[in-house]
Amino acid sequence: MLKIFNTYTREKEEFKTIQPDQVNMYVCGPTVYNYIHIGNGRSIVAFDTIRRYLEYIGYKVKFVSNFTDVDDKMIKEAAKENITVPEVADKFIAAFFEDIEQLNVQRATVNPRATDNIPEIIDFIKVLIEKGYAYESQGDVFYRARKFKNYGKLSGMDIDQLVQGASEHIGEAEFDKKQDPIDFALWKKAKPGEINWDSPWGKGRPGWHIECSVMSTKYLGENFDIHGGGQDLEFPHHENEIAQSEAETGKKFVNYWMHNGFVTVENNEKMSKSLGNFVTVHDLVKTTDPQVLRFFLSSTHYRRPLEYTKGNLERAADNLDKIKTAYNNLNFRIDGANGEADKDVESQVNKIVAGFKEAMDDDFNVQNGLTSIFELVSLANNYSSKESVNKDNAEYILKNIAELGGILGIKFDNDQSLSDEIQAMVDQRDQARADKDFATSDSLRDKLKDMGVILEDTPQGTRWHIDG
RNA sequence: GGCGGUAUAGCCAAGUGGUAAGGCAGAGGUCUGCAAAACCUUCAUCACCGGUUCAAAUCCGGUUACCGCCUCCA
Repeated sequence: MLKIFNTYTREKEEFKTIQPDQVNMYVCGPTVYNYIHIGNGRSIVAFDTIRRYLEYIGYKVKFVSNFTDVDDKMIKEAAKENITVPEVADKFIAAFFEDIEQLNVQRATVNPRATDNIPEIIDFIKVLIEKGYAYESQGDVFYRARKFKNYGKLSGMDIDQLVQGASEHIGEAEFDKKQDPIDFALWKKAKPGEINWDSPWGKGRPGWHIECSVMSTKYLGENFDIHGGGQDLEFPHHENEIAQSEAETGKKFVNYWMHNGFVTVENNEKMSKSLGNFVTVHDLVKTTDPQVLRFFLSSTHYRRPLEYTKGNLERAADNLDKIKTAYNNLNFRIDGANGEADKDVESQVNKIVAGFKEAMDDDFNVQNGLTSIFELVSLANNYSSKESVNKDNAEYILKNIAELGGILGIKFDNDQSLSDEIQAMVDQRDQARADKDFATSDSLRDKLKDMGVILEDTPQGTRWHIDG
């Protein structure tokens, strides 16, 4: 039985879906004014892993993740580049998809854009005004936070403290417009020359939080299963989403709130765009195997901080290598596998897989899940070294390694082939070895190694792999 | 200041009362023409202090350090 840590209650709760066998989940996507960095990537990967596990255990998952494609930073970036806001958005949305594909992240069911939902946003705000939860002020519309009785519940904040905090940071002009310092903008009046849409309150654009309330309920219903994002979104973003959505619908908005931990850099400092200490996925994959990055990002429990260092990345590479090597080495035995079936193999695999599920059912404990994967690796290695192997047994082990590894985004490629030229060199070396001409065989092996092809001699013949 | 989180071997890290999972790295060994891969062996008393208990990394009290949120941020 799956348990999920719900930020809203601060407890691990048994996971019960609204509809049988169906999970509706929403994950806050990026504001597309820049390339995503590793911290963003971590969030995306964490929820991709969660999604894959939910699918693995039989749920159909409707996964919605937005693009916030209009806000101050978008406008600023457009001005800087001397292009339009939509052009900025298009550019970085395209880059986003390239980046997440590198990370082997499954596409969302829907990726709605805020600017494609302006009429819905306006309608939503109108309802909030009608219900007395929002008010217009000098062309802006604000949400009356204090009126929402549970305001602060998600983030565990006290209203008066929030007022104090907000008062310290709020400008004078804004203070005049707001009835209460903690009120937040639903609609912002356009400054001259800024991108804008017509509304009952004049030309303007949506505030930051409203698009997520509108788009999540539009695609997933007024009440849905899981809403996720980084811990930095708990307040104010998700707090405000709850206030907006529950005020509008009068219903519970989200059943399970999930928040991932940060990627940190030296001194445990949070990687963030505002601190400028970030590395973009776009840049990093130029020098690091994207699969290593994916594995690095998905192999720590989603709520824990993850320290980004060269050494940790290298260790992830070593771990990943071990898993893939075991897979490839057993896969090498498939050809000519005509041994007797061992009935124990299947039950051993099943037991390990059960252990994996038990681990992941505990709030997606990937560390313990990984331990199970390494048990499969160990089983595979032992099985690979047998004199004769059985095809069904071997394939069963491989299938399960691929399935469990796949949840973490590991890709297994069993269709690699060598060019004719290289194959000829391998054959030549085999002949030299058979002739005990080790000088020639070793020199060929070195040559191939320089070309990135690693040869290994086994009782079943020469095994090769591409040095990745 | 308020709220929250973290502290286990060189590194990543599991583990909520019974005498420290797993992986990487390191050391030794087996196998190999030599390698590689694999396999075997080996490697910690859990930030600190005090308490409860037959028994605590695990419970209670206190201390320290680091981080995050409270203002844009995954």
